Amino acid sequence: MHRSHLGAQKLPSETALGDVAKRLRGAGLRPTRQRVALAQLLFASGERHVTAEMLHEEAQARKVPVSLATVYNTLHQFTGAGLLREVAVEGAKTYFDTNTSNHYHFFCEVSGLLMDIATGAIRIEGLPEAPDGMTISRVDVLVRVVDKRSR
Amino acid sequence: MHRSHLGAQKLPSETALGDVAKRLRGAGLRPTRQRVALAQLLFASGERHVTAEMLHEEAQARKVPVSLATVYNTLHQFTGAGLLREVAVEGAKTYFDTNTSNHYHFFCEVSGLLMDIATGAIRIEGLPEAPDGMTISRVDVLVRVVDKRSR
DNA sequence: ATTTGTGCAAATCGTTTGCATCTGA
DNA sequence: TCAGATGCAAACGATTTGCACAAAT
Repeated sequence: MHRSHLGAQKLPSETALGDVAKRLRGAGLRPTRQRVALAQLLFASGERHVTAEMLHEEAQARKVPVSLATVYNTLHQFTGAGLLREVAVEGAKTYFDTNTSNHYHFFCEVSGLLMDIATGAIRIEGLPEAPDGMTISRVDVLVRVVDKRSR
Repeated sequence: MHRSHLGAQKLPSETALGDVAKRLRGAGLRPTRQRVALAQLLFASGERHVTAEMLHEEAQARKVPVSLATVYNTLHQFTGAGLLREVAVEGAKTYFDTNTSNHYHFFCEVSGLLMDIATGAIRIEGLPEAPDGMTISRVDVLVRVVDKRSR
């Protein structure tokens, strides 16, 4: 009953610290304190959709000392390494998605909540050719939803 | 051959000034100088996709005195009145589309150019139900394209 | 005359950057 | 050791806002 040596922040479901470190190294990123801590927050539980600010606050709440600037840097580094995917929603805020596979989203315009749509649920027919000397790099589908009472 | 009374800015293809005024009034907006001028720039020729900055520069070039703040205000008022539609692309910039009907877009990640996709070209199959007490307000499809050489 | 719109400049918001300091291999 | 990371605060770009002035009905 005395597992104090495991550290207070460790949750049962979390990826072991060593695994995270390995994963970061594999991506060519040094497993520093803050990167490991952020990676744990991001990848510990299922799919997540976070903004830099959200992740920063979460880190603070867990007593992980990390600056907002570093959160931004880290999110972009993870994205570059293929661990995250950016989701363009609107306005200024940028969302990062831990699900890097091809999939689409629900976006609640009221709460700002972003949710994955089950992969394969949507199929797109009649996709036109890309103009002139261009190729399609990605197709984004955003299904905007609102409270039934609104609008 | 002397149609000087029509004013120097009038182009053959432009909507007559009076029509614009009527249209604005119909939308519950006072047809002020700058609103009429901006409306002419926006609706004179086919489909347009502009940012506030683009429209502001265009106005300046045509010697229409209007401040950037007013361009922002006007774009939002027009949007609220259903004359324009906002297109969420990414990053900071907000695009406004003169085509308010249901349709999708190509977006060139290199040039930042936005293009309409012919209405009806794309069909979406298997759209899932909106979560809990929500309704779908709109479905956005953005087909991102890049130069064939890139990536 | 009243109401509404406009311009300007300052304020805000999310994000990025420069640079001195720290840290991991 | 020493390249690479981090923190801080200042810089930034897009957008919004407060308020005195101007224009539309």
